[in-house]
Amino acid sequence: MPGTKQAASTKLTQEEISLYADMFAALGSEPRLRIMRILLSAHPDGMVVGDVAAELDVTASTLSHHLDKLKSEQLVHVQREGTFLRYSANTVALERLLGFLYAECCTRNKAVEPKKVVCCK
Amino acid sequence: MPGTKQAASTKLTQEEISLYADMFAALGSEPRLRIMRILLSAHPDGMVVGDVAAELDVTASTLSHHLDKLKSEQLVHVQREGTFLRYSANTVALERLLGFLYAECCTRNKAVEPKKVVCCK
DNA sequence: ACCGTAATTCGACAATCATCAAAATAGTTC
DNA sequence: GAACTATTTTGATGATTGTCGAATTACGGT
Repeated sequence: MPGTKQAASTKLTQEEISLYADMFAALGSEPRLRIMRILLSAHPDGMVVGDVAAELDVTASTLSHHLDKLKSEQLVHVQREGTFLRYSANTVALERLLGFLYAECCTRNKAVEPKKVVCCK
Repeated sequence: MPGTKQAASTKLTQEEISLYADMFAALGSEPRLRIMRILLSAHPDGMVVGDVAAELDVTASTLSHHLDKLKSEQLVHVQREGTFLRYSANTVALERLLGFLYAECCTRNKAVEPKKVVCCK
């Protein structure tokens, strides 16, 4: 059965590259990377903002800005639950990002051996 | 034989997280992501700065700053060759970064299916 | 020692980012 | 609809980033 994803031979447009760069940038700050890890460990349920805040030592407004950034790069989803907002990791976006990095390193060029990434006890 | 890499159960220290965040940040700008792609496609030989510049439409000094950033996050190596400087992708660092992201998404939490990243025509 | 080429470093500037406190919005409950 | 809680938005500020041109360093050849 054929894969549903981008073929390895597909050329990336400039906009796509720019999009991936923005996603990397979103992950490229310690608080935000931490937020993503927190949300991932709560996956697929996600967490409400207050509970994320409890693990992070930032003010509510700062956290909100970070969540907003992650949201605008599509790395997270939001969903209202009464007065709460529940954020969760967007696995589709993460899959794409991971697939991109994997392709760059392992497929398009054989720079990194797949084994070293995937396997290992 | 035991793997040489971090076991899946290893807990990441705060400094490690911060380190990965910095690496993501280094990839999180369009010119730099493009530079990495260029260097990867020239892997393992790498390229001298002038040849990188030829594909990028940025001034020499801007390029130099970007390369410096990539270098300080260990994503590239430099090596002098006469008057030229040859930059190349640091596969060890990329492997670690890719391994981290893979672990976060696929191993530590089963958020993303390995198949979707690795395989696929 | 001098010249030419490669690349970096310096100095400057605008733009973006991270953060906070305070005000505003959204929703629930009474 | 008033009070309460959860969260965002606004406004402000200092810090970092991206970029450029000019000056500088590094190296090789003559």
